[in-house]
Amino acid sequence: MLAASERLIRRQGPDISLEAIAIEAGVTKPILYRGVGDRDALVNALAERLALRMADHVARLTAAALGPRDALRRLVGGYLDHAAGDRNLYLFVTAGGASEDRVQQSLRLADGTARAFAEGIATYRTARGADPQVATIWAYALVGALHFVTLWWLRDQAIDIDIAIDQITALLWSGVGLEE
Amino acid sequence: MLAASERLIRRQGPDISLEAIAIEAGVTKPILYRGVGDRDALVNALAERLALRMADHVARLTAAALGPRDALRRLVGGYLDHAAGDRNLYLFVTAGGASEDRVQQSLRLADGTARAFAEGIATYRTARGADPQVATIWAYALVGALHFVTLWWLRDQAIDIDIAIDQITALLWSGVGLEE
DNA sequence: AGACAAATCTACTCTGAGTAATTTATACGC
DNA sequence: GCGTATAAATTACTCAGAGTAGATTTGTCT
Repeated sequence: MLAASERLIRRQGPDISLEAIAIEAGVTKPILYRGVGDRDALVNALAERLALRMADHVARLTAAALGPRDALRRLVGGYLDHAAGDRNLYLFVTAGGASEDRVQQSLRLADGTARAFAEGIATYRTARGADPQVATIWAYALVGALHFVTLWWLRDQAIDIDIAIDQITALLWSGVGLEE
Repeated sequence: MLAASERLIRRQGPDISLEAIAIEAGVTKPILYRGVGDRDALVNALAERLALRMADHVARLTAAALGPRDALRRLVGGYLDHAAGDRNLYLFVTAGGASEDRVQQSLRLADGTARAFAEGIATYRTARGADPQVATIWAYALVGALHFVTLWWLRDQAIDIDIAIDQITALLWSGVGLEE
């Protein structure tokens, strides 16, 4: 069922009814509801799957990195790539309108990806004698930055994606500060 | 009407029907529709107002800053403060479920705030002989980071807000990099 | 085969967005 | 002052989609 949902969302876009998904899955609505729960539960389940795939994708890329800055660049590129490449599903899980809790709604995908990123940050900082306490909040900030840049790029495509990746990497690596 | 919308959203939370808003405004639904357009238009209008207020709030704070890093810290604090202080409205405009376009939906508030931030970044960089081209994309990244941290903090309240502000400021100012 | 249990499907309710059709108020000519 | 045309607002509707209750089928055990 989740696979069918993904298939249909990829094909038809993120505005999709549960009825349509049920049909695509070859079942009827009550079966779908019994299987995955309500709409929120579906979005959560798909968010979790997508987060896993993205984390995996990014992990594979960073494994071959030449150093931490290169790893960050690969992370940024991998995130943008994957999100843009699976645009409809990405929008479904990040902007999936539901009720539950508006906050939770926005953080569904972020929770998954941030957890993975936080680990990387903590490891990196611990290895260099820096305080790893900031890992979690930094991971959310990181994901937020990537998410908004992704949306902005998806909408405007104002600049070449490789340039965007370089610029965001520069920001995240060195910050906005030019002094001190 | 917009003022009535804000009043009701603040009181009742972000899950609100246009009918309820119309009643609060003392008019009937068609009048509301004629006045502000459909739901998307309402969210857009409120997003614009909120973006202005937030930009104003932040500008007022940064005007008294002791230097660029302090300005950044005031920006971060001002954003978190204002968003948390107007939580329901903030959630309404940032996670306001509608159709139009899922991307646009998520960037409504961001467009307003990012514009203001981009100006500040461009000015700062130009004054120091750095390329201001990155201003726009950095502004979106900045807003994204602030947004997600805000949501995360609103949900978990895992740490003291002043510590969160310090940690985010540190990230945005100096980046995650510890070498080079 | 017959009766009961479990799974499934059809058909429903309910809520809220958006709009059409009806009513009420206002302005103008006489 | 009265009748008519026009503008405005109100009521009452359609439509879509979420979620579910009740009818129906399918299977199983004796």
